[in-house]
Amino acid sequence: MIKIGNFARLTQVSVVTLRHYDDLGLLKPVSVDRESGYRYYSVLQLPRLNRILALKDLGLSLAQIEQVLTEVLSIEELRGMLKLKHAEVQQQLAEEQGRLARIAARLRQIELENSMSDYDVVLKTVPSMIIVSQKITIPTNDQVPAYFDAAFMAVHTHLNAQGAKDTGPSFSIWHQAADVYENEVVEAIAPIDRLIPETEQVKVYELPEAQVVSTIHRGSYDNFIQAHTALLQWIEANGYRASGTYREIYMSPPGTPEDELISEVQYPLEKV
Amino acid sequence: MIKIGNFARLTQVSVVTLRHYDDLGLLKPVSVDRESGYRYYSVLQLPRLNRILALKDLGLSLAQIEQVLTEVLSIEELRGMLKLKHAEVQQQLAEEQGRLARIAARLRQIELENSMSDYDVVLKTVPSMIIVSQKITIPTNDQVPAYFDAAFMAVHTHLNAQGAKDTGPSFSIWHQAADVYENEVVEAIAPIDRLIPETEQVKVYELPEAQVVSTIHRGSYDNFIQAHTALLQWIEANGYRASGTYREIYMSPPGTPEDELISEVQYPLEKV
DNA sequence: CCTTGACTCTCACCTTACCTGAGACTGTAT
DNA sequence: ATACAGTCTCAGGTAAGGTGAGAGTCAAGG
Repeated sequence: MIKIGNFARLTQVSVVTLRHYDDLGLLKPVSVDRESGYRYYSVLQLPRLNRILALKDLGLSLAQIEQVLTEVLSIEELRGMLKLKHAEVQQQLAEEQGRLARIAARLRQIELENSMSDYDVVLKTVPSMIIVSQKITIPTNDQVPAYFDAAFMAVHTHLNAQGAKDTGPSFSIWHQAADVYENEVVEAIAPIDRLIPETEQVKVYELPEAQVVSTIHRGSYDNFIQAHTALLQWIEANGYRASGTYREIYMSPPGTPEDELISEVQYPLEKV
Repeated sequence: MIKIGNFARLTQVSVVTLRHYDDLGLLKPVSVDRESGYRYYSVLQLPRLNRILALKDLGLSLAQIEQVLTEVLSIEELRGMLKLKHAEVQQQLAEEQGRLARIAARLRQIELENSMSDYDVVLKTVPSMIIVSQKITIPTNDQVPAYFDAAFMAVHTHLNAQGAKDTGPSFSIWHQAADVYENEVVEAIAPIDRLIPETEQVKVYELPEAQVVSTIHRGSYDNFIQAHTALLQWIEANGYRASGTYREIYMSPPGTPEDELISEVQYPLEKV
């Protein structure tokens, strides 16, 4: 009979952990003194403890280990669990590698600029949504405001006429790279709560869920270039490829002063 | 002013998380209704939230992020933190890779034997210890018991004569591979609590800490081969190399029946 | 036999970054 | 007026233990 402290030294497992396993019923001491409550272990329990440690190392939870040890689990089920774990760890590995790259990129950026960038790039998934969209072609850059006003007007008119409600801020999808300034093809879009009929001019469809990188731009639309640069750099640095299209989301309510405008820029991701 | 639910939809962050950040002071709503307690957010907070998410993605804790955001932290300190994180993630990556290999090995083993092995192999670190040791050379395998008895007797006699106490089970270090059966060089060892003088026959020294793989053997010493096989297979499967020496630790008290004997076999690890 | 010091016990609270549910209000649309 | 969706606070849970308090226990030396 071995007291808990000695058993702990023998096995390199902490006393607290042994007590924890006792509480969970994973490894009960062979005897407990009725009076003092002292736990007494036996070397015969070493194989069981070793199995616990081995399974824990493979990433199983203590609850799962208990299943295995009490043989509630067939060998088939164990195999399934391990296969699942294998996939899980593999996925986690990939994630960690991505994180490593992002940390390295951020570090390089700090070294270069010696400050934190104004643009924080975030990877996220935007859900699918039903939208009202008008696609337009804008001949030259200085005509953007005029064309935009008209397009969004048309979109909102249609949406109101059909009695739909918008479910978020309006946005646009640009179908060419950010450094193209002539004959730009753009959709002016409002997300809505349900499918409504469409017209020749104004289309209604469901935009699928998408993985995007996103950053927030503050201020007038003139300086969007910086946000785009930040996103494109991130995409490059993290081993993705920039697709030709992107979204701009107009967060601020109408009437906001120019220097307080908030917009979000999103690039859909393509793995390389 | 945006209510928490809409702000959540806007940012793809859960309501609960936003409340959590409020509690921590990471992202306070711009206003809170005195009466109802409703939180109201503004799009102007989007850059801050995005920064929070970006830093979180790099693996910083919320407490660290708060430091960065309140500018308690210089750019230098941030750089240091990120470098630390980088190393940390790199290490974790290596660990996960090891785990992946171990899961795969275990899976292969289950496929082959269609059952769980009796031997669970565990990676651990054994602490340094002061030992009394007698090194002997045993001519042939059948002389092991006789030589062992004599050597352990000598070791314990010395230890008692010097008034030291043992701090754990006796063990042996074998200085050749397990399949060598002639002229085996072995140390018979007892760990003790302090340095004592040594003699010509019986040496006293400190055994350094060591990384080992270990498994538990139950039953007579005759079948040790299985434990050795399990360990050597593990070592092979996980990309290490077997060094020539190993330890055998005799856990059972003297007088234990043969089939209840518990011993541990440890191989020190060498990375390849 | 007593004392000392090392062990051990239980109980409760802490860690991280949230999630879940209960019960009570609030806001908005019909 | 009423329904219903949204929001509030508060309590408790997660995984695998760690930490500390206060009390009881064991073994050895004097």
